[in-house]
Amino acid sequence: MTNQEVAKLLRNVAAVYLLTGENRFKIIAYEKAADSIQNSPVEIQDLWREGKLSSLSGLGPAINSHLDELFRKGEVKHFKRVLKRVSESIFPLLDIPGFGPKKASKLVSELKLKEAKTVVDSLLKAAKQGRIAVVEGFGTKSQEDIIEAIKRFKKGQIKENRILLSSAWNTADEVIQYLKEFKGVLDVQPLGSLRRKVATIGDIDIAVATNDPEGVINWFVKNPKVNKIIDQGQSGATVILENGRQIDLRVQIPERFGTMLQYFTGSKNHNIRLRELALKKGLSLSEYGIKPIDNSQKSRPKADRPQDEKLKIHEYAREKELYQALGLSWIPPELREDSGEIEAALLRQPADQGKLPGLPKLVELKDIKGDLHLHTSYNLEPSHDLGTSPLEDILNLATDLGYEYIGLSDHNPSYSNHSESQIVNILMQRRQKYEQILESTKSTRVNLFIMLEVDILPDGQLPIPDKAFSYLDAIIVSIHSSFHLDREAMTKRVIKGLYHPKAKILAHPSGRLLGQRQGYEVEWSKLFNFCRTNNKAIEINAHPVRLDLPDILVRQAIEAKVKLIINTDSHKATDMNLMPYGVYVAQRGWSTNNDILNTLPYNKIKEWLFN
DNA sequence: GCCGTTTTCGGCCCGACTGTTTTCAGTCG
Repeated sequence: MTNQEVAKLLRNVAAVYLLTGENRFKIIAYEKAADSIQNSPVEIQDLWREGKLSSLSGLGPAINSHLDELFRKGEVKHFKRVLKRVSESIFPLLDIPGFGPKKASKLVSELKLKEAKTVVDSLLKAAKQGRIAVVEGFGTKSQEDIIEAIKRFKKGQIKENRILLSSAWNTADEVIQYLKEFKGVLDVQPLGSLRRKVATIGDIDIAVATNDPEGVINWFVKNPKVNKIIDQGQSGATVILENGRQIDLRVQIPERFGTMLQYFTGSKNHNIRLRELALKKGLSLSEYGIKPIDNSQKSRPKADRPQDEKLKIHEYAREKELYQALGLSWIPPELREDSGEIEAALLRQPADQGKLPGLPKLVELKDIKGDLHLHTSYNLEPSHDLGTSPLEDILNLATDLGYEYIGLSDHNPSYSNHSESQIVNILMQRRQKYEQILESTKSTRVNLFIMLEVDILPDGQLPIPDKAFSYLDAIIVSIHSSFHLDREAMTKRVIKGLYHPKAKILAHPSGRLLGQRQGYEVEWSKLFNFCRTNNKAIEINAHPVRLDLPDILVRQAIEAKVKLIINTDSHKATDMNLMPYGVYVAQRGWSTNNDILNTLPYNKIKEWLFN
C-alpha cells in the first residue's frame, strides 16, 4: 500500500468523524497523521516492517495499532465500521478542489448520489442541469464553480504540474536579474519551495523589498519577456512569461521584508510549528509578524476589538530577528520542513552548549574540490551513451571551477559485443590515451582518476573481466536494467555489485527520474549498513532530473554514518556546472563537509579511493 | 488521538478567501 493510499484512508476516517460530530481534535489528529504519512518519502509500510512507525510525528499508539492491523490483514475492522456510517459516494468527491466533507455530504444526500463509482460524473450532470443552485446553502455561483472544479480535477489526474528545480530556477533567476536593474529594488528573493530548493517546484514566487512598490510593480509587468498580465495590485502582480510560466511578485517595505520572507518561504509545516512555539511563549505569529496574546479580547467578536490591536504587532526587517524573537537561531531555508530543525535551532543556555545537537554547518558549493562521475567522448564502445566532450574541454572547465581532481567514469564497454580480451584491450588503450592527454596539457593542475561506471547485472555480477581492473583506479557501480526486481533481490544485487574491492561508489542509487520514473525498491537500512561497514560511498547525483540520492534518504544515510559524494554525471562538459543542485540536495539532507567525500583534498580522497 | 524546555493532563496554528449570508461556515495554504 502506498503512502498516498494510507493517507487517503486516514483522511476518509477523519471526514466521517467530522460528519458524525466526533471530538474535533481527534479529527485534527487523523489529518495530521495523514499529512505526515503523505509527506514522508520513506514508505510507511517499510517503517512498519522495521517497527519504526512512531518515528513519524503524529502517529501515536492508537493509529499505529490500526496501521499494524492494516498491513498485517489488509484492512482495519474499526475503520470499516466507521466508514460505513456515511455514504461511500462522499469519498471520491473529497479529492476535488473546493470540496470538504460537509459540502460533499450535503450534495450526496440532497441529490441522492448513491453510486461511488459514478458520483463525480453524476454531480457534474446535476450541476449542468441546474440542480445544485437550488440546494440550500448553494447558489448559481457555487454551481458554476463546481463545474469548473470537476473539469480541472479530471485534467489534473492526467497532468502533473510541478516542474524541475533547475528549470524553475533558471526562469526565476532571469526575472530576478531583470528586477535588480530597477534602482528602487533593495532586495530580491525567491519564495516557497524554490527558496527551500525542493527537487520539484509548483509555483514561482518572488519577493522584493522596496520603498517604491508601485514603481517596482510597473517595472515588473513591463518586462519584455512578459506575455500576459494576469493581475496587478498594490502589493504585487501575477504575469505569464513567454515560456508559459506563471510568476507571482510580492513587494514589501524593507521594515517588514523579513516577516514576509519567512512566512512565504514555508514550509507550511515549519510555519505551523513556529506558531505553536510562539503560543507557548504567549505570542501569536502570523504572516504580519508577532504580537502578544491578549486573552481579554479572545472571547469578544472580532469587530468589537480595539482598532489599534494591529499596532502592537512586531514586524521584522530580517528573518534572523524574527527567529531570535522566538528563541531560535536563523534556520537555513533548505532545512525548513519541520523535521527537527526547530528543536535544533533552540538557543541554548551556555551550560548546554555541546551537549545537545544544534543546527548542522551545511556543506557549501565552495567546499567541493572535485567531481568523480564524468563521461568523456572517448569511444570505448560503451553499453550506454557516450559523453560528447573531449577530455581537454573537461580539464579546462575543471580548472575554471577550481577543482583539485576529477574522475573519468565512462560507461563500461558493452559486454554483449565484445570478448573479455577485447574489453581488457579497450580499457588499456583508454588509459594510455588519457595519460597522454594529461601529459600534453601540463598547464593544468587538475589531478585525474581513471575510473569506469560499471553496470550491475541483474545477478549482481560486474561485466568486466578481472584483468581489466589493472587499468582502473576505481569504479562506480550502478543499475541500468531490470528495474523491477523485488526489494530483497534488488538489495542483494546492489550489495553484490559493490563487493568488489575497486567498487567504491554506488551511483544514482534509487534510479528515480523526476516526473518520469519511480525509483526501484531497495532495503535502504541494509544497504547503508553494508556501505558503512565496507567503506563504500553513495552518490548524490546532481543532475536535475535525478537528484538521487533523494534528500530524505541523504539524511538517513548520514544518520547511518555512510559517506556520500556529490557528482554531476556529466555527459557534456557544461553539465559540470550542475554541481549546485547536488549541493542543495546534500543541504536538504543536513550534510556537513564531514559527510561529503569530495570536500576532501586530493591526497585524502586518493587515499580513500585506493583503499 | 497526539504530545511534552511551563504539562503524563489539558491543551491542540493563523488568517484569507468565497459564497451565502446579515454574522458565518467551509475550505485552503
